[in-house]
Amino acid sequence: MLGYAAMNRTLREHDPPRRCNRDMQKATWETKGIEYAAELTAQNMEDLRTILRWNQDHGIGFYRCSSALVPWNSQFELPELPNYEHIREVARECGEIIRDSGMRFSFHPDFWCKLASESASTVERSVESVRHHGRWLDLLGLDRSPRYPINVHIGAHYGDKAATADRFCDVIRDLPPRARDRLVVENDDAESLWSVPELVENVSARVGTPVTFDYHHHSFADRGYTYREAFTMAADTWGDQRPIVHYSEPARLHGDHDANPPDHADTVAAVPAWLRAQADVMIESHGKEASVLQFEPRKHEWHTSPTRR
DNA sequence: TGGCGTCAAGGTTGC
DNA sequence: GCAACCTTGACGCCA
Repeated sequence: MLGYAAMNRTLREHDPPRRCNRDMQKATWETKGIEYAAELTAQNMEDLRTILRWNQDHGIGFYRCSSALVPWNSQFELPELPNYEHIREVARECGEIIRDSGMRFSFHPDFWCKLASESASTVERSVESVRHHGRWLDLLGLDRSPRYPINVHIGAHYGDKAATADRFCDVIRDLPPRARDRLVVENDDAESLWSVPELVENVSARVGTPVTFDYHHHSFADRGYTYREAFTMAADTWGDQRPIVHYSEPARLHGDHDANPPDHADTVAAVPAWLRAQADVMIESHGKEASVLQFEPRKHEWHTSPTRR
């Protein structure tokens, strides 16, 4: 299965635009508050339903949803939303589409999420973030398993990797099941940070958290392992779940010589067959759904109106 | 309405 | 010790 992240450019350019990442800045949150958050959440959830149906109609079986699905959710609990019942009903329908079509569905909290931080308040905020992602997956009615993962990075070393791994594992052990049972950890994109073998040894082996193999990131910290070796190592941590991997190609390979090494290209030329055969592949490229469709023959044209309910 | 400066949050690295 | 950078789309002010 191949997938893409967050924005569907086809539906984003539709009139009206369909997207599930409506957000607001701090000043707006302070003036408009939870009423506006409720409005945005309802629109996001309704458009998520449209995006999932579009994916289903186009044979795309893997989707990563934006973390802006519920804007400012750190400041309130879902049932406090005045339109909670409506949101819950639409979320239930979204979950139904995902389950009925056998789709993979994931979240990827952004780089502010630092579960191994040395600062108690940062850890607290980060834990709250993964808890909320877990609540959203519960609302969708999806299993508490890495079939529907919440994908994080450790993303730092704090000058002491052993102590960082200890803190990370301690935090994971204390997470509620809705977050812990879905958490997966991905290799970082810097030489000094966390490679696949380090995550397998220091995290998976101790707390059972599966490791997401990011193909492009592996080139920054390969630790002497080939892509295939690192993939196999990560895949073995997924138990009875099919592993998820992230695949992208560096912009420099695609002729953008000014790009930084970690920058993603607009598209990907090819996904290695051995990778596709053994894992569900999240393609990370600016081309979004178009990068997937070039490899997946369309099952249906999008004749039906994207506004259908 | 279009253009563009700015955006809640952390951490690393280079100077 | 401080500034730049990471990554990125989109918010929202302003002309």
